[in-house]
Amino acid sequence: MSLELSVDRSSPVPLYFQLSQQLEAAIEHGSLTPGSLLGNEIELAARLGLSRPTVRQAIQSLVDKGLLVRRRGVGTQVVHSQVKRPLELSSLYDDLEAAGQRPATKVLVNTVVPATAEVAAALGVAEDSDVHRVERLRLAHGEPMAHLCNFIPPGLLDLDTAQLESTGLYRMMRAVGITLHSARQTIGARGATSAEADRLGEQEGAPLLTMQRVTFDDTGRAVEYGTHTYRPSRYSFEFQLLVRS
Amino acid sequence: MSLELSVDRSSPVPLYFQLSQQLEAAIEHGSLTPGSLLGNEIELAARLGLSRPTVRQAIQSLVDKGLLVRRRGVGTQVVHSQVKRPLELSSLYDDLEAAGQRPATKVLVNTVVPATAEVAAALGVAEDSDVHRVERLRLAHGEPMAHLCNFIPPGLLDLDTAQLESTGLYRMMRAVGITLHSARQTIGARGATSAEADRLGEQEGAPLLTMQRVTFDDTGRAVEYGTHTYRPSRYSFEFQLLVRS
DNA sequence: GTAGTTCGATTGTCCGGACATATGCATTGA
DNA sequence: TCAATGCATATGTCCGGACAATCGAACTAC
Repeated sequence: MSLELSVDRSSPVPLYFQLSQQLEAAIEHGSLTPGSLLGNEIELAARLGLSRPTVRQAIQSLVDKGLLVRRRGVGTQVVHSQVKRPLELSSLYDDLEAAGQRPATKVLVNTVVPATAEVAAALGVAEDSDVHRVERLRLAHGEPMAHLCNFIPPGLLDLDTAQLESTGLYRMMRAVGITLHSARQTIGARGATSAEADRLGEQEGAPLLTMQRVTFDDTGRAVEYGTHTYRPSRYSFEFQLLVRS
Repeated sequence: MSLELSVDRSSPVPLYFQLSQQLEAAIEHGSLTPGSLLGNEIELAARLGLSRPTVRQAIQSLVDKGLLVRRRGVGTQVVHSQVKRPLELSSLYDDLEAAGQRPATKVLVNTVVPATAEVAAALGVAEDSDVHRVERLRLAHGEPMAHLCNFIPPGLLDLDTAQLESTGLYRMMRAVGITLHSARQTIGARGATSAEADRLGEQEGAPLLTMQRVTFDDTGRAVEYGTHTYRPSRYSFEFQLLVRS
């Protein structure tokens, strides 16, 4: 096999990261076929001129991603799963763009309102304190796909309407240095009310997919609370869950 | 603060794991309050008579779980998120039991059938090869909640009908040594067909929540493919997603 | 007073080694 | 023939140390 691996010690990117990226690329590319052994850590370390802990750190990161499996006494092998994409905190905008749908957004509401009890509880702010309220209609190919209603704590973001129409909320957050960390989601379904049906071009009572989400950044602070409704004929949630032992 | 920490070197459970569990318990219990610093690693290691790598391994596992945040030059602090439960590959049976609902199951179908193209693709077996087909109705408080249709590759499991009615599919898998690893899910919604409406006690056209799932074990082998429909008034999906950088 | 600098504190990365433990296979014994 | 034993192999755990990178605050200079 051999598999050309090398690290650049003069690079500022960590050695274990260089290695894990090369291994991941090899798996993605097919140089490392599913089920194949990876060769033992000691020898791999020797071949690359690295220490075993460094090699282990690289391998461990791929194990966490679900690409590799280690078995004591056996070795490390590539998992032969059909799906390789890791789970992600998905953004509707990115999802659509990745599917080549060229999403469009229409901002319906962009104001500051006092927080209701529900919003205050979700965002962890005082009731009746000011929060941003943004309501958007997301379209693909001119057809409405989803209605998005979001609440954002004040001071985090400059909620420019033009920017909201040209990109997604998550991207705007990342752009100002907020690193998203986790989200608590609830997905359900119900029949459309007359107002919802009107907005999305469906009939009253038609099945709608609903999602509520609170998103947290890496300090545990809630940065967004949203209530979304989707047309199930146009969108469904697709994701991969990894079991955490 | 001090926070009584100790490790038992004679125990077979790894030191880093003992430490991480104690820290997690302290966070859960409230001894470590959100936002509080954890004290530097060096001193913590010295106090416990451990090496720094061991302490770091314990801390890292909690960072991965989303309970702690490390910042260079600052320290490690407890994330002050409202929600602490990690994401999990949820089993409907366990979900219901955790909610104190005492789930009941009625097995409608339990046979072996040739795999359709769809099933074969999901499970990674040959088309028309034998697979188990299990159809179940899950009830809570005597009311139907969901209709579960599952396909399982042959030879994995002894699909005893009585056992299927008294516990969940995931538990049966774990019981025979299968370690679940990840799952690919699709969640959507649609109107109930007349047969579905009949089964679940809804009206035709009523909104239903649908889920399709392929579950993989730690070797990447598909162990189950399921198509489920839920009554949205009785059940919704609730879970936490962690962003993987 | 304000901006830039220095410095201490803390985590990030990396090394080299040691011993424990589980696995699979070959060998041995009944 | 088949089961028990032993051994090589590989990962799991743990140690102690070294230096780098980053953050925040105190300090200094203008």
